[in-house]
Amino acid sequence: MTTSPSGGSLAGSGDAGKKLRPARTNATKQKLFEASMELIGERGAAGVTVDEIATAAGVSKGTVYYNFGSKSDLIAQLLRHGVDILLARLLSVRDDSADPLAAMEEMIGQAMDFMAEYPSFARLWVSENWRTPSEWQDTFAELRGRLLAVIGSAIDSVAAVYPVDSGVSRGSLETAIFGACFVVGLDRQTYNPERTREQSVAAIMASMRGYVVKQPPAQA
Amino acid sequence: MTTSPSGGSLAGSGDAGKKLRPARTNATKQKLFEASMELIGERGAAGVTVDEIATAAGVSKGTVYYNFGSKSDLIAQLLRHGVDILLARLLSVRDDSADPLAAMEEMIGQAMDFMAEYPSFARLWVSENWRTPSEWQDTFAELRGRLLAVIGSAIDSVAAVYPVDSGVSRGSLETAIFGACFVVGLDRQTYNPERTREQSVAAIMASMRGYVVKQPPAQA
DNA sequence: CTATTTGAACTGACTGGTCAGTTTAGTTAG
DNA sequence: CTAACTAAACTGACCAGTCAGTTCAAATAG
Repeated sequence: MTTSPSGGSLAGSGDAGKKLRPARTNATKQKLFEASMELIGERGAAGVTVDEIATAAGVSKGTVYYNFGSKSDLIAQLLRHGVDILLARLLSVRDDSADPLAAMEEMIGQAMDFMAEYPSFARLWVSENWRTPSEWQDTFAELRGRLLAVIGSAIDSVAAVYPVDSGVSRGSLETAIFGACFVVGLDRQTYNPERTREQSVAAIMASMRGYVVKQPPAQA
Repeated sequence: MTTSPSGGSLAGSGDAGKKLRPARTNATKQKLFEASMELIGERGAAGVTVDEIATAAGVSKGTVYYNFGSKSDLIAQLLRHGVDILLARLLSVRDDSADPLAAMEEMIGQAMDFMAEYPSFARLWVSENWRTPSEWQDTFAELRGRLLAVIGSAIDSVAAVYPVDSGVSRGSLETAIFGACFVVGLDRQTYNPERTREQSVAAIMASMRGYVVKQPPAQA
């Protein structure tokens, strides 16, 4: 029985100076994350073998099981890792001043950048997110909640400043925007590479602009 | 050597009177469609075995290979079958008179109903749609095009009557709405069953209402 | 009306191969 | 010394696709 670390993601949080303890860098985990993100994004979690992942990461199969307890764990940690990155980007948008609509637009832009940079993560997410009895059900529920909370609070900021359409529930709007980010980002990657970042952001922002009220829509 | 049919979907097109020729009904194919839609929607194409599909359909494994040439073919035909149903519903919305925005809203409502009725198809779609070298790449491209065309023409109808935001490209908007339909529908099924059809439609329609212009968006 | 034939539809055991996960003995580097 | 990692062999399960054989309803023959 190998004494594996198998723990959380590659935090390396409070280990500044010492240089030795945290077992070198987490370069191996990082490489495994990158390799599996790529492969799993392309062919799905079930379509990729542990051997392939190990080879792609330039590492032996045993190392995968040393660093992660199982294929399933690897994927769960991969999901957390990706969401951590996305969350960091979304939270980098400082709401403090200015127009909350502009903040929203910047957040969507950050999301589009993320999708462009980590399309494989986006594919993994949409591939596995809605499976009903899934090994990662709880992981997804938690991560989804964390992401939606950020979007939700951005929507709240808008609703606090602008008059909004009360017929649109915040929850549904969150979901629609969140989902649109993934789908528009992926579609751009797969089917419409000529589409610009701005076009994509504008299309998603349309729902925010429709959320803030104008005069009642002109009874045709 | 069995002379297998393996052909297109369960058409039975022009064989009205004669009663005998078209080899009974296509009951078997239909049952296989239903069973595989369910299973594949839950666990993904790679996660389901042909044996399972056969058993769930109350049929032997050989029958699957008799009716379809391979697991891959089965899934390709399954995709076509589902899209045919969805397309039929979208096209059932008659555009002829009235407000194109109302037509749009009804189309989105139809899409939500479809997602509620065939959540497994929706899961299959989002699971496999954006995989890069996929066996069904061409199938997806074709079907996606057909669906987007319908949505696109509905958007055009709106743009023909209302003044719209020219900063939003039709293509991106199509994609955003199309994607939002799937994602909102699936999310409702998986995470928010309490959400009503109307809430979901309203959230998606927000993007259309943001697409038609009001006074230029209030330079904050 | 009965007997025989045909062939499409279907069956399920079997094959060849794959894969997750384990184990072990050894290597490297801090 | 020890944590991290390697390389390779192995197990036990699982699975896509095949194929020789069965069933039965309709067509044909007598």
